[in-house]
Amino acid sequence: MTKNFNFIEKLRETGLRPTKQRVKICEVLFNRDKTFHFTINDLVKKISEELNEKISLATVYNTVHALQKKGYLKEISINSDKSYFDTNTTVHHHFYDEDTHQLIDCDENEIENVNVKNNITGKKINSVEVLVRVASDNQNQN
Amino acid sequence: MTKNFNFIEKLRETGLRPTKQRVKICEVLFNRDKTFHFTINDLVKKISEELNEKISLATVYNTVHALQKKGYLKEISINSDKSYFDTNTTVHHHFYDEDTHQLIDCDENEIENVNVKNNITGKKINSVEVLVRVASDNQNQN
DNA sequence: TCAACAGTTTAGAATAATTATAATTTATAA
DNA sequence: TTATAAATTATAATTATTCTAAACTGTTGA
Repeated sequence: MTKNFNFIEKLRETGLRPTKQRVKICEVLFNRDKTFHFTINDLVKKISEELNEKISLATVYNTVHALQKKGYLKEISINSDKSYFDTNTTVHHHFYDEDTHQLIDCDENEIENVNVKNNITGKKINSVEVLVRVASDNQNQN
Repeated sequence: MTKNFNFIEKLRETGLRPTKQRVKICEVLFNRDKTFHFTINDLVKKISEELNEKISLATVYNTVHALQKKGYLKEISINSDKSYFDTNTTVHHHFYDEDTHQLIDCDENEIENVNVKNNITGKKINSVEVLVRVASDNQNQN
C-alpha cells in the first residue's frame, strides 16, 4: 500500500519539488518497517528491483543528498570507500558487521549514555556516536 | 635525532623488509611527539616537505597499508571521500572538528567507558569507538 | 488553460582516490 | 656474490562521486 501523497507533501514542505524520481526514491527509502541502511549502489539496485525503473545515477546522488540536507537521511562513515546512508536520522549508535559489511542500528537501551567530560574549547558538540565493530569469532588471523 | 635503527628493527620484527622507502615513511610517521592523523595526501606532502624526497604514490599506499596490517597504523573513518590514518593504534575515541576537518584524539579520561549491553548473537566485539563531532558555535544554518 | 521560467533529470565527461599491472630494482639468504 | 623473492615505480585501470550542458518537467500567474 503505497502512500505517495505522504512523500509529495513531505517533499513539498521542505521545499523539494516532488518530481516523479524523487517520489519514487522516497517510496523505496521510506516505505519500510525497519531502518534502511544503504549505499548509493544498494539504492540504485533496489530501485531497479522494486520499481523496475531506471533512474539516472546522477539523479540518485542529487536526490539522496537533497534528502540528507533536508534531514530525511543521515550519512554514516564506516569505511572510506563508500558512503552509507541511514533512514534513521536521530543521533544513535551502530553495530558494524565486518564480515558482511552490514550496518545495524543499536537499540536505545543497548548502549548507556556516553559521557563526554571535556570538550574542545570554543566548540560545541554536534553529535556523539558509537560504532561497535563486530565479527564472527573465528576468522581473526592475519 | 633520527633513530632509523629503531624502525629497521621494528619493521624486521614484523616481517616487513626495511626498505629505504619504508624506513623513511616510518621516520615521518613515528618521529613525532604527538599522535599523527593523516590522509595519504598529507603524508605524501610531509614526505616531500620534511625529507625532500619523492616516494611513488603506489609505494606510499602499499607501505601505509602494510603498516596498518601489521598494527602500526589504524584507519579511521570520518567522511567517505578520504581515508584517515592514526599513529595511535590503541582503541580510543576522537573529536572531529567539522570546521577544520581536524581529527583530535580524546584523552582516556575524557570519555567514560562505553557500556555495550547487548551484542549481535554469534559475533564478537572488535572495538567500541566514539566519535564526537564538534563545530564552532555560530555557523549552523542551512 | 497555457506560456514561461526555474528547477530537475539525464547521459556522459571529468575528477579524485585508490588499486592493479608489469617492468625494473633491491634486500637478503645461501 | 648471486639468485630469488619481495618491493618500488610509472602508468594504466578502476571505482565512487561530481560536473556539465542539453532536454525536460513542475509550478506559477496571466
